[in-house]
Amino acid sequence: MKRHSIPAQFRSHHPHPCDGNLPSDLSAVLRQRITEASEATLELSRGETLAHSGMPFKHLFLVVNGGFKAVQIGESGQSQIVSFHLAREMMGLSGFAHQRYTTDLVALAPSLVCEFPMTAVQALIGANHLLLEHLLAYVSESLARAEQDQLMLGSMSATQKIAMFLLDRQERQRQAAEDPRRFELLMTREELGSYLGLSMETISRLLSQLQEQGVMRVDKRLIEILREDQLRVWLDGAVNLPMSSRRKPAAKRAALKLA
Amino acid sequence: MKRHSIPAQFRSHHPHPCDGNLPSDLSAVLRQRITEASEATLELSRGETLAHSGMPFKHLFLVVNGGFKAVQIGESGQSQIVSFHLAREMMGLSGFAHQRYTTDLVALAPSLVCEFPMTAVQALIGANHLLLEHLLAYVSESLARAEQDQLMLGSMSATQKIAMFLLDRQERQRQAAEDPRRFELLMTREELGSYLGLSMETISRLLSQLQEQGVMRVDKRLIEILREDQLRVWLDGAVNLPMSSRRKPAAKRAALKLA
DNA sequence: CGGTCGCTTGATAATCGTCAATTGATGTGG
DNA sequence: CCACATCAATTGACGATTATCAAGCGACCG
Repeated sequence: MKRHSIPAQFRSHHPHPCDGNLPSDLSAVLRQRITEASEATLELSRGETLAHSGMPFKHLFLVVNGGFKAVQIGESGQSQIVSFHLAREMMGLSGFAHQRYTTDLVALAPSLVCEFPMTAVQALIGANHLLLEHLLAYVSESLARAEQDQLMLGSMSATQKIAMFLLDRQERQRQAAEDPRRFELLMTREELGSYLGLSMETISRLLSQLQEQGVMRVDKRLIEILREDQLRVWLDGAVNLPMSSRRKPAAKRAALKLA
Repeated sequence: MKRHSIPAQFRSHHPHPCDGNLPSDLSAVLRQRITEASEATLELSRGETLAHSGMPFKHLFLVVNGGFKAVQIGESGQSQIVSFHLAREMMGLSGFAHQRYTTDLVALAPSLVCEFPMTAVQALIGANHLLLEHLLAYVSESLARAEQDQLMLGSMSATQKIAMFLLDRQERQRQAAEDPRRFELLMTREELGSYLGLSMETISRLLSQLQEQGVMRVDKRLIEILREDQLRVWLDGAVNLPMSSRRKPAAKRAALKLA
């Protein structure tokens, strides 16, 4: 992990590495203030850990490029990836509660992040109300996303899970103003499986099946989506994963009514 | 749903229904201010909905007594309970992101809640920094909890899931300064199953098995934990759910290594 | 060039969901 | 007050989804 410090006198100058990489909901007014608060950028290579679960919450991080996994570690030694963080996303937000990181943050690829010391964030908070409100909105959005993931993990089939992941990923790509159909998975099959609550082998089979059916092209970790409509059919639960050979079973049942 | 308005002139007086029911991390200094912001209490009976997913985010809620389920609704008509909220807990926090509720909030039993209009919360935020910081910490804690639930849903067996739920529930009971070993599940087996990503039938079998093994007493929805140590054995994954009859399989494998 | 790592694919089987039948509790209307 | 219906829960039988085990292959790295 390589640290690039940014001397204070340069911080107000415009070409700051974090500039232009902030989440869109942190408005332009706040942008400069925030980039001022970043005292260093960090360069990490694949597998390096930016933050350790349980360690003191000293920094917020912004991904400039590359990607990270957030790994939750259970008391009985389990571990699961609870989110991926790509460019322009902030990490470490679950630390506000008890001033400790609650996950490990590990680079999926060579990555660059901006580091915001909490001391500086605290100071800005005092000076600028809006910043705190935006932080609140951002953490709230992360919570909403985690709740969506709970829905996925608890009540979707393997085919639905992967369709949801791919469509979600396509959407993020669109927001980054890049070609939404082509992107690179930065993670291994095993990491993706951990996030979706599936085994590596199941992920591999699903990707193969998607390719066979002409829904997408898969070349290693490069994805090209060809039939978004078919992905939505998968998401709706109409498709099943054949492990050997299987007849088409009857239609899916109606959704569980919980009201 | 019965609304009890609280005239402004009474709001500063001490016997406010919300007082003493605030989360412990909202310090005493803030307590009075917050209770002042509550303009009404609401009484709901089992099955009534306090907030609807997608509707404008107009209020925060505090459970005074009773309990609620937060139901996440998927695009394909799925639904899953993503959290339960008992006395002294706040609800609606995922609404800050887009000013809409992201879940339905439904009473599990006859319940009483305090309603905080967001307009009043906004006003207090302007006047008092600490309140906003506490809100941030509270939302952050909810996020950490959701991430824990992701770990549970994605990488635990049915036996581990229910053990985790029961131990967690016991812990909350302890914090409420009540007998940690005895409590009432407010939800049906089906609701508990939805939260844990299991079917109603599996929940029923697990509870029966826990009772047979003398780990706890189960009478309808009343629970009495007899052997916390055994629950921890279940949590560690050493126990399996026999669907008919089964030999003891070999020891569990080591946890997945993701570093 | 040997070794590890990521990935694929097949065979097997375990966990847990689904379907079904039954019971007890609760509530409702005649 | 008693059928009657409805709902929550229990339990059994069955089977599907998906994990696990195993073998093999290409790529990359030291």
